[in-house]
Amino acid sequence: MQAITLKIVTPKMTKLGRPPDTDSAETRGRLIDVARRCFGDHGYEGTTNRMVANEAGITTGAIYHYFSSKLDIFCTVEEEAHQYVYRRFAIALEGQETMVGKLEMMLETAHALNRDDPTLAKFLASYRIDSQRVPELRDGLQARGWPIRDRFVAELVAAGIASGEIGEKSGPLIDGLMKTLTVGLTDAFIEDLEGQRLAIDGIKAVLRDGIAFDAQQPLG
Amino acid sequence: MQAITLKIVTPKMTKLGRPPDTDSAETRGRLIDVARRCFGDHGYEGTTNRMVANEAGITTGAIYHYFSSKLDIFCTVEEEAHQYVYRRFAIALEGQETMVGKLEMMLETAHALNRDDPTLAKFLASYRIDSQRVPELRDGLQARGWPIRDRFVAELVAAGIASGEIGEKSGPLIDGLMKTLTVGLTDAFIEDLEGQRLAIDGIKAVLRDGIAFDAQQPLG
Amino acid sequence: MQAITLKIVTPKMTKLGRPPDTDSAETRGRLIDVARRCFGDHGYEGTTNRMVANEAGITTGAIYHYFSSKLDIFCTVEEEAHQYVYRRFAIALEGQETMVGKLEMMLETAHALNRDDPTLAKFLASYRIDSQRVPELRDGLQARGWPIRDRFVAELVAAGIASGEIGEKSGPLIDGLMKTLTVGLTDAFIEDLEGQRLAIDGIKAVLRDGIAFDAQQPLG
Amino acid sequence: MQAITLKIVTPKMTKLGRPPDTDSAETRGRLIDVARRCFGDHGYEGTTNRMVANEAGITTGAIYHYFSSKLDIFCTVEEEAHQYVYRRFAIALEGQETMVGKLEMMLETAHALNRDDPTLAKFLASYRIDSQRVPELRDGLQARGWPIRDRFVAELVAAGIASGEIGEKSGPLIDGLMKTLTVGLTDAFIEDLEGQRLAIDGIKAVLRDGIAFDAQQPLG
DNA sequence: TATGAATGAGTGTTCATTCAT
DNA sequence: CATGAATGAACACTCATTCAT
Repeated sequence: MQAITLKIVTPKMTKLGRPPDTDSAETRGRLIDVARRCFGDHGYEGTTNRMVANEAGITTGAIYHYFSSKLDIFCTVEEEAHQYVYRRFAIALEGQETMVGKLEMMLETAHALNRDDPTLAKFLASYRIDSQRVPELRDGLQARGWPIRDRFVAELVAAGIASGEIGEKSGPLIDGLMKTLTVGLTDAFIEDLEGQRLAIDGIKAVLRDGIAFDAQQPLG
Repeated sequence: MQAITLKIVTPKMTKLGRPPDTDSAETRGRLIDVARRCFGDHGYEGTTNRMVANEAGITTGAIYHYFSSKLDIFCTVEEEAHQYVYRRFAIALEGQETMVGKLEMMLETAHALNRDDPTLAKFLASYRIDSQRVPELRDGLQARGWPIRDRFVAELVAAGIASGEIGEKSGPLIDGLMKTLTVGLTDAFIEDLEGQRLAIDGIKAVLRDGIAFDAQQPLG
Repeated sequence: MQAITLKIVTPKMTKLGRPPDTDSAETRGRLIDVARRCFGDHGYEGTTNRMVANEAGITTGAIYHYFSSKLDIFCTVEEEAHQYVYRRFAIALEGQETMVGKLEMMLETAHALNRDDPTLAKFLASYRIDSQRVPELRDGLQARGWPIRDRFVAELVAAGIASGEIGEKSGPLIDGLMKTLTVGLTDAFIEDLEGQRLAIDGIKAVLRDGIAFDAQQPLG
Repeated sequence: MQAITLKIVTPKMTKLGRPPDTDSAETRGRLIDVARRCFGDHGYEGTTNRMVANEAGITTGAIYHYFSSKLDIFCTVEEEAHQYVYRRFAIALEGQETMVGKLEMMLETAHALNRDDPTLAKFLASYRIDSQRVPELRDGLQARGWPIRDRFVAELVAAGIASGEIGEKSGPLIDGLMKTLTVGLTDAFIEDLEGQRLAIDGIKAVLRDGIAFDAQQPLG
């Protein structure tokens, strides 16, 4: 997709030694930010080039200076979003050895991401839907397989088995549970940070002691 | 320089007027079924009248014999879907007194629904996204509130508190957990029945004994 | 989902075929009346078969039992309307010998027609526009030439010349004046019976004595 | 039985993107001119965007670069037309003090307008009908009242009473007469400049001396 | 006679994209 | 770099008309 975009390096003589396209980069960045929000709010099809252009303060034609197509914008946003999320998760899980530790860090990281930039979580939720729905995206993104968090989930389950926290046979069950939790936490609490906070606390408690963590009577 | 394309135009043999042995109710039902699948697969905006019409074996104009607009089709599908799901949940939870019992029935019912008609779950997932995304739907469906399952979740938490299965203060936490699970189970396993099966089993185990249900070593 | 939906075949109570005690001629007449009003109110293109059918209490399909096409309805309405108007004018002018007498009867007849059935005047105004505008009507009605009143105007002018009320050379001028008056009285006072009454009185006075019929000072 | 039609599809050689040497204002102006003629000839509903676009040498989509809707085109045309007519009438009546003077100038101005640009008169006649007929226009043009000429008619009658040319009580009668004449002259002589000329001469004569201005015998 | 299911051509409108400037 | 005039294919929807029942 990027293959065709030729970067013609016009030797700007005005600013010596400075990157010639500082403004350009800023515009491009703004475009990406706006696009992330739009895609998150209205989906791929519901987002129009004009919408993005207007909110970024340029015209639709100018978009094609930075991206080769609407699809290209989407892919770029997705690329950046997933890389950012990946780094955050990687850093967060770095020091954790136990499965439970990793897991809790994962949930907290998801929440922190959501707090830092809600548009990101909203985009990712949108992305999961649209990458299956929209033909263009199905074709254009198929390779990328499935998002980052799946990788972490797998890593996490492996750690649990290795450390004896869970039995070997339970791997697939825990894997399913993790998927449910991570996706559920994203999709069920879009723009509801407080709800997400409570949910995470509930999940943590249950994971430790089962649902009756607080029971006044023994579980039937 | 003038490329000339020859198009073989086979004159359509379909006749005007009422086709023989058509059953109005049957056609309408087919339309709804097709629409549910289309909306689930491609979303509201990604679904075109032509798509639905073609798959139902009629023309776009004929749609308007049964529905006043695309929005009307969507609302009808939604109405039927939610009513059906509601009944299924209501029946399933009828005999259950304990929170855990209700909860497990809920998960199993969700799974059973998914098995019986995968298009239904897919539509409902689509619905949740589109009813927030698409302006038409935001306006046209104003605040049917959030679907049925939320009601059941609330009922369930109340039962848990009443029976002492959970402490009173834990209500909101459990509520959050439930939302996470129900939404997660729907969204994370679209068209993955087997995965959902495993996830449910994992959830059940964890709910009873915590994540270390199967641990060979005590939880760190 | 549809798997469970039981199709209760409620025996259709709607009666196909000929309903008892319908009078074909009566229906046809109602159709024409409704059509006249619709065409008058909304014009040829703005009037839909469904509109006419609904207001006449039948379905669009049934229309084609009485008329071969929308154009046919219009032509029928036009035919009847013009014939009716023609008869009224003919009767009214019968006894009048002088041009002025004929003229005044013409104006009064126009007014009387308007009072008796406002839809008629409205249709005729509509007709003049649409018969020039709408391609179908241009082609389908061309032969009919231009309405009745023109004929009377010509007759009237001839009478005036014959009786010496006006000079021979003034024929074309009077002809133009008459056209202006008759058309103006129709188009300028659609649904304004009172206004038309005043206008006619004004016209009559002016025709007798010039515009200064009531002057307190001699005309400059 | 299977007739096969061969269609020679000559690939369109028109290019995308901005055509060379286009002048935005010029195109917009052309669009308005074309639209005025179309609306005048075929009415609001009978005029299609495609018609206007084709005659203006662009595509239907391009129309929306200049106008937000078909209604917007119509309103723009109407606005311009009425303003132009208003100015012409205002200038023409400027120096006239007597009612008769004003009146004659009015008739002559109407005629001059018709000669200068017949499409204008035709549009205005169309406008009067359509603004009452077409729901869109009824709503979209709400009560611009009735056009300019009514204002002038009122002004004229007032002048006549003030100057003693007519009696005070005759005001409403003259008002009605004027309406009849102005509307009649427009509607009865669309595309018949010569007829209109004669009619105006007839009207002028009658206004001075009554219909028998030329009589060889006294009026009965 | 009348119904109502269905067609097919057409309408206004939107939108990603192109390209001269 | 950016604008904005323009395209062309698509879309939801309407409507006169047809015809089995």
